[in-house]
Amino acid sequence: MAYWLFKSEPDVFGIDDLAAQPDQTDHWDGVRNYQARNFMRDQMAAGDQGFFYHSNTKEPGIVGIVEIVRAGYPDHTAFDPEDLHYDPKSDPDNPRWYMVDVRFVRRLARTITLAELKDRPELEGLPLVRKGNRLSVMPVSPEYWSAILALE
DNA sequence: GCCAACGTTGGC
DNA sequence: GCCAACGTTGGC
Repeated sequence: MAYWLFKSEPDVFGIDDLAAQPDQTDHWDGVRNYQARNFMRDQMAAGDQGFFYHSNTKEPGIVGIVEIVRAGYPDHTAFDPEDLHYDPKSDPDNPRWYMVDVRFVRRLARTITLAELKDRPELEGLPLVRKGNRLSVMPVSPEYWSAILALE
């Protein structure tokens, strides 16, 4: 069982939006970065858990927990010319982009802010707080997972 | 295969 | 809204 972190802009799709979906489940589509794609396609498994992180907002930070309920499968939004994330180079016979299904587990009792995460010496190696990191999906080691949850 | 130009991310 | 960081694209 592995742990992850998913970034999303709350104005676009926040944790409340996920919780409002049927079954509180949705696919995590639209990732168009190879490194993030590889995590989803090759490593994520049903039963893994992830932090839900709000980015590009007044107070960026971790707001909740999700569970991966379906491992990586082709991101069909890449095939749809009408879709914002359409990619003509992704072929249904040889998909370039993948997604997973995630289910809402719970909100955190409070937002654990990015500023706070950056402040903790024990979280120094967390990819999220590393300079210049722009991955929208990233792994979180079990040690970091526990350390972050302890801040709640 | 190099690298400049360009687009995107995302904190502030 | 600004801009630093970084990934991708495409000319050569």
